[in-house]
Amino acid sequence: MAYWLLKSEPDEWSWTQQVAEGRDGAEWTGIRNFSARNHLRAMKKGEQAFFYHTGKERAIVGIVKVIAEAHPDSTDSAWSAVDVTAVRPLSTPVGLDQIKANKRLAGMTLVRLARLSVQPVTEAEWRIVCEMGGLG
DNA sequence: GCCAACGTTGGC
DNA sequence: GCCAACGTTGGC
Repeated sequence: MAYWLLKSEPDEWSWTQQVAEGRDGAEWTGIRNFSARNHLRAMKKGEQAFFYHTGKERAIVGIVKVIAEAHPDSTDSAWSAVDVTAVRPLSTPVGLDQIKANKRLAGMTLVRLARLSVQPVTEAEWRIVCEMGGLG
């Protein structure tokens, strides 16, 4: 089981909106970058991803789960999208500043390739961030 | 609002 | 196929 991180500008698609979609989830659209698309296509049903808010917030705020693997993006069928549903929020969001301050997370793609909008997360990184977010 | 980092495009 | 120019993302 792989872990992932999905980035979103909260003005465009926020965690709150994601939660409001309920169990049926929502399509993760708008990926227009080959590297990000390749990660999207590697996502398997049931795998989990961090939901990261860019912009003013810059924090991982919740966890989503893949409920439908890659299919044509309904906003541009030349690209791919997956469907995700909210699993739960972090008890306390984990800010980018905290991630950068944690030596054990220095290798995180979020730190090293800041612009990549769909990223793999290692199991170790996943556990550390969950712990920092107050999930046990 | 600025700009570094990075991806993409297009001229050669 | 190289690389300069350009556009975009996203942190600061």
